[in-house]
Amino acid sequence: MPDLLDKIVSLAKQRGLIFQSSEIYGGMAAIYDYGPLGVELKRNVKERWWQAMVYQNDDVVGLDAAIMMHPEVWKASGHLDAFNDPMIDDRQSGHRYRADELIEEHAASLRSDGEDEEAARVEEQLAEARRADDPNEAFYDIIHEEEIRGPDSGAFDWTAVRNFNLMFASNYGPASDSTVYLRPETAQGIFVNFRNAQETARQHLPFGIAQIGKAFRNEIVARQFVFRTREFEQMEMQYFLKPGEEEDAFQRWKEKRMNWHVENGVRPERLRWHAHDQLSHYAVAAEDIQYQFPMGWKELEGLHSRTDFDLEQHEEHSGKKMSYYDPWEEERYTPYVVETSAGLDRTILMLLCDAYTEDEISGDERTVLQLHPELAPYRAAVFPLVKKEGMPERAHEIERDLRQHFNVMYDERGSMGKRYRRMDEAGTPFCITVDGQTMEDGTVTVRDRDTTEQDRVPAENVATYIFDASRGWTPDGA
RNA sequence: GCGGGGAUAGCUCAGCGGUAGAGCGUCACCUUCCCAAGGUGAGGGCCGCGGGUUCGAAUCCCGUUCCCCGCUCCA
Repeated sequence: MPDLLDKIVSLAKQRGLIFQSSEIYGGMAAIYDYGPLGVELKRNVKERWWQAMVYQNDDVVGLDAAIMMHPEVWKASGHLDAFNDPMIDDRQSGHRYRADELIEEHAASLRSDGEDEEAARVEEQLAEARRADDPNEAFYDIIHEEEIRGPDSGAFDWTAVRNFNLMFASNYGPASDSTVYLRPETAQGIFVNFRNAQETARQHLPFGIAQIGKAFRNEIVARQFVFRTREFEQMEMQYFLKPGEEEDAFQRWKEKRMNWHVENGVRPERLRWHAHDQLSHYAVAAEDIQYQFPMGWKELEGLHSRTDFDLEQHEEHSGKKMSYYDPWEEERYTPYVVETSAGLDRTILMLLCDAYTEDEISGDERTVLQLHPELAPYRAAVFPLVKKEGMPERAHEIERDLRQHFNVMYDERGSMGKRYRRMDEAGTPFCITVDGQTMEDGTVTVRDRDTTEQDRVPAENVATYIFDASRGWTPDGA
């Protein structure tokens, strides 16, 4: 099944869904652009998420925070410290160590062997290395001169020493006088706006803040098409609540989030929950929604019970009160947070994988994207059966009417069969054809993408017909 | 980042020292009253990029960028 991903990459390129970034210059690793069809799919996914999260929950409000934030935010969140260390890899074991700690441990073991002078010399070198212009090279030299071996493998097979900066840094201000970071997650924009949103939206706890936006991470390994990219988009919601109520909220959002994916037409048997074995420092519970991608079960969306860690951190670092006063209970507390965080690009990839189908109609193979009609880039296509007898004009009229409701493609080129196949590959669920009978009684044929069957419908009812047929669509046509 | 494989037309690929090919797709015209392969024609590639070897490089060598497969964290 690994070639399914190859097929999807080809189709995505050919049909204008997803292109490699800066392709004409040789491309940028792990960054992708969404083409004319891809942007429609992406917008539809975002729209459905916003509908489900913000409009259908009276206790959730939206937010659109900036990508650049005060650098102190990332100190408070832990991102700055946790991901800025000199690291070295042992090629034998594949394990990664902090280069400076490796040297410290080496010195300590020398000392415990009674070689105090040697230990002191190494420690002196380490101190010098830390002050060096290129500390990483200096660390590397020490490790080599001292022949420090891999603690797990006992091997002497090191990579170079490198700093792993998770965050992209940039310069803020025309004089480039201070460093800012492109956010590695959208969540912090929500946390720092907790009080603003809560008071202005006149929300009481529990309530949530939802946001869709870009985030950036210098991933060490970035691969598998748009699954793991360095610039990506998240759909996140942080739900603030009274400590003690997190378990209920966690369960409630678990159910809602899984349902959302199923309602998008994703096959339920290819979705599952996966609980984390190890929890992050900020979480007391963490479970992922995984999808069975061609390359295996992979994380799509994370649910985390984050306690009051983030708000407490921001209260400490900013000196501003981040707690909430409950007017009924007459008590003040720092809210706990339950987070739902979905990867938009991963959702797109999942939808493409789930929708990609090769089947046979009357002996001919076809490729079809069986996307949920409400997600498909084009909801409908309009064709004149032949390019004469007034059919193109009539078809254009219908096209104009339908464009008031959704994105529509008009096509009169090639044979009918070719037009249907083109639309199958784009995932267009409905193809409307103006034929001889249309000119007589005003009815058109509506051809179903999944079954290829046709219904004859009065032209003025086509929009309603499409709305009805779109609602409650399932991949099996049930 | 490490190891392995690859990069030739929009897509899938052939060519592997002697001046660039196929299928599909795209475009134009014709045909066609409904499921890609009816006709005619057209456009499209300094063979990823840079350097070297050679009389001559898509083809051999080196570097680099990008892609794919394994090893690891996350949305």
